[in-house]
Amino acid sequence: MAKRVVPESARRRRRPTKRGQVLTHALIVETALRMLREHGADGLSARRLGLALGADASTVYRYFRGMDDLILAIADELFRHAMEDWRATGDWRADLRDLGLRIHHAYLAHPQAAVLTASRVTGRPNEVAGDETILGIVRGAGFADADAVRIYHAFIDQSLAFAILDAATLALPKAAREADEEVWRDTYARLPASTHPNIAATAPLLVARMNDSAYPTALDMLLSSASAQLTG
Amino acid sequence: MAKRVVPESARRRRRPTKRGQVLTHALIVETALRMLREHGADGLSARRLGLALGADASTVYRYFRGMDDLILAIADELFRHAMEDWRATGDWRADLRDLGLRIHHAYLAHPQAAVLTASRVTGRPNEVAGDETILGIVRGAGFADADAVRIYHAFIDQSLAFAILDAATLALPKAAREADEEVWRDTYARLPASTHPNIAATAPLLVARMNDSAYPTALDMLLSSASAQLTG
DNA sequence: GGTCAACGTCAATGGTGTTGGCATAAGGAG
DNA sequence: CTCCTTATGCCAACACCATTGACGTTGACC
Repeated sequence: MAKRVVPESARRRRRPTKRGQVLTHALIVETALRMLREHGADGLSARRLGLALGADASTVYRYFRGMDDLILAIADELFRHAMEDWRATGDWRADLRDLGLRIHHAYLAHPQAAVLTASRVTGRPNEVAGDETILGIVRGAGFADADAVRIYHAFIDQSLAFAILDAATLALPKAAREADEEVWRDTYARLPASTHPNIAATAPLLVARMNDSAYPTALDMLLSSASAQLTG
Repeated sequence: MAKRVVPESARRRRRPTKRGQVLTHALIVETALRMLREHGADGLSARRLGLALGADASTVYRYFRGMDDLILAIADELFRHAMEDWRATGDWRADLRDLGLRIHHAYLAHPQAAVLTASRVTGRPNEVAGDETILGIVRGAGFADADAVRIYHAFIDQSLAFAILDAATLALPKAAREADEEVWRDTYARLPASTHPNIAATAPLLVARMNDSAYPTALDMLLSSASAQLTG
């Protein structure tokens, strides 16, 4: 029954210690993250998660109303990592840059998890709580209200979007990247020569793109454009 | 056996017409796209796909070596849609803007499919073929070689990253968005008041963020920053 | 006409998320 | 102390999933 929302009430009631309670939301999320890191995206399942916790698969459903709910919690945990112990310096541009790189870094630390959470990357509790921080920084920089909102919006979505994309690339097993290279050669061999005159020069770039993130570049471009708006 | 790579050889051999052949790679991809659009992300499975094709589930495996392979093909189909019939105008900034919006638009036309393909969004045949086009535009604008690569890289990855993120948001069922709103209220009610002094002003922005994409803004900021680099 | 490869089906395997029912034990109430 | 509520965990079961090996069929080519 969908009405079995045990975790909610458990969180609310806050019974002092419980008896020999073995599991916690935090412990489950943590274990799930470890499983993802160690056994890949397909390594996470209710059964295996239960086993790793020394419990039954169905036990997980006492804490999360479904796999979706668990993944949501994982996604928010990543964002919590990003914001942990962060302090503003007062320099809006440096602060935003730092925050952006933190978010990116936190997601890339758990690539498999990041990919899994791609479908629910916005609107989670910790992420929502972080929005005020970011908006505060942008507003504090002196942008007009409408501009502040636009810049905040572009900044946070760009950060999350790149985090997902780069995590996905990072999560690809080596075999898949090599398979891709084969596909590339195949593709180019099939296309008329006129459409790929620069293949010799382009190919290395494609490989480089798989290994380096464009996020720092894109982030700096966004910040410099914002800065120009402010001074201009 | 993994060596049963029938589709590859079938593509290569190019046997004239086949007999009463019912299925094609293109037809299967097209059907899969329709299923995703109509029945959501969970509506796609080998069984249902086979059924929709008037065939058996296992038949799909004659054409794609697995679900991964099919999803890869779907992802590339989206990119092919984006580039279809595109023509350069000679104005690099307008061309890039047009291409970026096309990519974004093509993915958002199939949100469920876009989310599904998040894990393999780079390195596909059509996408790789499009890279030369983009690089050509950037180089033609007069950027130094290193700058051209940086800008090409930032542009294409930003476009794809936003496409995925925005598709994911768009693919969320209404119920999930409302559930999120509840979570927001819950979160804010739990946090100390000092950390969310602006909730009244912030909340509408969060809702707006779920409904509008920041991609055009981010794209324009990237282009204006690039332009400044060129003239400065 | 004979051979072979492509196509499609059938049946089976080992996995998945999820749920209802049952047992257990802690905490509070009397 | 006993009773009762409630959280917790396990068991068994359901429906579904992707994938594969064996098997027939049918067309195309030599």
